[in-house]
Amino acid sequence: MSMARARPLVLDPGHRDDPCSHCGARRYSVCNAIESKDLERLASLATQFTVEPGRSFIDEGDPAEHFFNVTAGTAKLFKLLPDGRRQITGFAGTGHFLGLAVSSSYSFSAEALEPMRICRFSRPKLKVLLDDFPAMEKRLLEVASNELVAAQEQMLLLGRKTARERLASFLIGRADVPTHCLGHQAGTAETVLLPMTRNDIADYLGLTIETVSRTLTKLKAEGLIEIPSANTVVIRRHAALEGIATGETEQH
Amino acid sequence: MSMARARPLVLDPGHRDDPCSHCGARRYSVCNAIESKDLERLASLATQFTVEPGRSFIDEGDPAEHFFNVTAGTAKLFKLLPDGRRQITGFAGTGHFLGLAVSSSYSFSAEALEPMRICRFSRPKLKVLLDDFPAMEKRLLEVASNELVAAQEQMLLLGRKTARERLASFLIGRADVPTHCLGHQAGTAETVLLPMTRNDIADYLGLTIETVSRTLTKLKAEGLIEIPSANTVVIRRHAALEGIATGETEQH
DNA sequence: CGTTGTGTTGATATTAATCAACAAGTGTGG
DNA sequence: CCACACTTGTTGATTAATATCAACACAACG
Repeated sequence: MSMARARPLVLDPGHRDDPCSHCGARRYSVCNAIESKDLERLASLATQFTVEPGRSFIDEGDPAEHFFNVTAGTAKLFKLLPDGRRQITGFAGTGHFLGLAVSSSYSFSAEALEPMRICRFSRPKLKVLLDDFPAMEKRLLEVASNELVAAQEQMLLLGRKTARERLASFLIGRADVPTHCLGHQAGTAETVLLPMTRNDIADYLGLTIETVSRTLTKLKAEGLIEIPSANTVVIRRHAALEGIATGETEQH
Repeated sequence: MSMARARPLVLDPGHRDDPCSHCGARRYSVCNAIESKDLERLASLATQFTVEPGRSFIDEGDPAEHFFNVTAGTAKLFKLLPDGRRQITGFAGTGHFLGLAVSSSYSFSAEALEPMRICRFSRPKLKVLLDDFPAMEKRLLEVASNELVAAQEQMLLLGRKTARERLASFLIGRADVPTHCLGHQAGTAETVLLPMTRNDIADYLGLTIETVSRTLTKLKAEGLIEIPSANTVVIRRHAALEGIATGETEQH
């Protein structure tokens, strides 16, 4: 049930022609089809800035004036209810695009989990950009399509999976993330580093922090995972955990 | 919290130059920017077919060979877990695009709720189409962006709203649908016709049929809605219902 | 050191699920 | 036309999963 993953796209005016040491992808390029001579132009339209952990750079309801591309670090994306209930709709790492929506105001908030570097375009400039680089538009459509698939998978999780299945899905999903593209360092595919708190995990999975904690403890007691530190999980029995995640395994 | 709604786009080879009597939108046109002379070409790439209620025309896991555009009727889109648990991720009405994803297989299933007319392109032909009509690609990006916003709103509902809030959100959302674009006839903005069963509503809202039934009964008892027939709901106090839907109103 | 934020664990409450019965509507065939 | 099965929806009684309330452990930090 793993989904196709988009190659990360990075707009990073500060690191032109500095290819990623892991996957060889050339930073600064939105799309392979864009000629390097055009990158100059691309950079001239963008502004880069940094965000400290805990700082938000998009606020739900604010006028949607910019379009963002994450260059480094990770952010949590969330929506709030008036009484403070929160749903984290996703985590945006390197290469992630934010603020595509047609609406005149942002429909979610974004807050940095780690120090971030972000590339920003004003909406009008994005429009110019897309008109000039149809290949970029093609790529954005691909990206949006993939995000839609992920969103539907998350709806299945939130609407129909048990707490146990949600945690298993979360860990499997995190383990599958190509770690060389994340802002933080992760070990093997079996070692999952969690830059977010239990509270964030709970709000992402539609649970409480207590249920997250208890469920992780139980998975550990069953020998499926290890928890060497609060923000590190080692997957011991990947297949078994995946079976739980996909609902193939009956509940205990 | 109502979102921007995309103008319906209809690819309907059988009804060229037959504008929608309500909103004036010209059928057969994917995008206003496409010249009518191009429509001929567009139609030549598409195949049209019908689907009876209860029949599925997309099956999760099957090779994703086609791209669809709903011309008439409504479908439910859903994902299944191995033990039969189901999550309906949305309902696709007239103008809706299906099967955009990059993946080689469909990530969801689609089944007709009402008699449907559907326009179909093979993937390679869609590619040709998008290369020839960049305006269509632009439109698809808009559509996908809007769907992503809707998906995030649904995540908030599934992860953090109470049964009462979910039903209120569902009814308000249905009432706001531009009924002149749906395949079925709806009365005023306050009269909501539900082409789906209680089971479908439950699977869409992450609840059981019993909870859906009980919650609707309670809303009726409180004078917020009327239920003249099982698939008709009249909204009596729209503002109050909306207050519940958005979480502004405290629970009873 | 105290303070604060984060995470764990236990006891209890609550929401919604499950199990169960029945009512109403629909279609079929005799 | 009616008996029948079958589907859909409602309502009630009980259970179960997760939330809530509460206490405490631990680490980071001034």
